[in-house]
Amino acid sequence: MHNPRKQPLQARSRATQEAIVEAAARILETAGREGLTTNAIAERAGVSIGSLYQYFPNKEAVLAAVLRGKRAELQGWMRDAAERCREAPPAAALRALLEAGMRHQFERPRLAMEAEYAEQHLQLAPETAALAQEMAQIVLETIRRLAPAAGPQEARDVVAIAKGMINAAALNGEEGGAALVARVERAIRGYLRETASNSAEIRAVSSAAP
Amino acid sequence: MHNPRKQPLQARSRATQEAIVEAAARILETAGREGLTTNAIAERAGVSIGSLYQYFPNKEAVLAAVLRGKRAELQGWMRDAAERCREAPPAAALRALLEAGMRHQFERPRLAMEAEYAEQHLQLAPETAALAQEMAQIVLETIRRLAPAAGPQEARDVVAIAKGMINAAALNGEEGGAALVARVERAIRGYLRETASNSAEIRAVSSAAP
DNA sequence: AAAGAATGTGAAGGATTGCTCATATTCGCA
DNA sequence: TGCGAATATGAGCAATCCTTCACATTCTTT
Repeated sequence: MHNPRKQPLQARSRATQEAIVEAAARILETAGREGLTTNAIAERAGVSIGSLYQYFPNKEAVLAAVLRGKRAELQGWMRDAAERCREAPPAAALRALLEAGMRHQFERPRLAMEAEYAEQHLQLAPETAALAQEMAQIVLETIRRLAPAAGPQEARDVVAIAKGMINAAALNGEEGGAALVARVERAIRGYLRETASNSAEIRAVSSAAP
Repeated sequence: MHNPRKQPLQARSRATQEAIVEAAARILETAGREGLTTNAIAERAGVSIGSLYQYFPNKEAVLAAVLRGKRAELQGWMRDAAERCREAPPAAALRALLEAGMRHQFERPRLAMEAEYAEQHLQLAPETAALAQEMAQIVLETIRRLAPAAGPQEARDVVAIAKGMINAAALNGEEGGAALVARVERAIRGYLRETASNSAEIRAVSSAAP
């Protein structure tokens, strides 16, 4: 099973490589995963099939590149928002994070959904987990300024709430405008407030125990 | 393109038909959609490929039957919960609905996710929309007892919040126990409370305008 | 300009898939 | 028991699909 050949796949023209990835992305969002064939990708990218296989070892690798790109994009936006709002009011910081997530989902809704599904079937699980981890961390720092008692669980829940609402909106064909942001903000604020009072109760109850 | 033959597909043995659907479901949850081949389904169901095509006109029809089954199951549980709790305290009613949704997602998590994805690629959109509509309606009646000002938008948001949190939990491999239910309840309660105070504000502002 | 390296090409191999149809088997009934 | 209808079977067809490889083209260097 050793495989000594094939070292290139690295240098080559970066433009062509990106063209292939972008072609794959467009096919993914117009025809779904079952329409994503190597021939279709090559044709759409304006490249021959042979060339495609000089840039990528196989079809999965092309798909993986698409996912990696999408993930990096979201990661970049989230980091930007976090950095930019490190000293802004907490509500504004939360909104900036939300807007990053919304942009990710609404710029190319179909692609975002296909990517999310495909990620579970590829071996990118570790990278996906790492992104989730970082997002939870960023969110945690922000919500701590709104609800100091919040922990990792609350951060994961806030991410899940936002993702769920944004996803549903995208599926329903809604437009991702300020109205949606406002609703998600309300949901998160409500959850944090409720959680705070709940943990206060718990603390009160357990400290009242003998 | 006329196709006069093939009227059966109806009577036949119901047990065999269900065996085929169940086989498809199991393949879907172990190998995903790309592992769902007609040969695999037939083999797993203990039937020949020829027989499969006497029960279903094509592969899509088998998949559609799986989805229809899953959907009917959820629908049944939701209706049951709603009926059973029509005169129970609102909080208990909401919890019953949540438990129905959780059961749907956690009994066979992988299958639930594959089904949700597949539905968007089949022409079942109308049926899916009808289910969403009914779920929103059931939820609306329940949350109205907690927050009388709630409307269809709030019902959809509550569904989205619950779905998002339950989905995330299932993906993370969490177990869908009482702790998860409690967290989702908090999120929904918080959202409704926040929304109520928000609409009160809006009403106050707009009635204060000349 | 010439040669060698790098890159691009697409016909074709090998594998798989959805599905059909001629045949075999079983079932229901007299 | 015997016969016709209902049902089951699986080899095989046509259509794809992914991938390779012998060859054509372009680029680089001298």
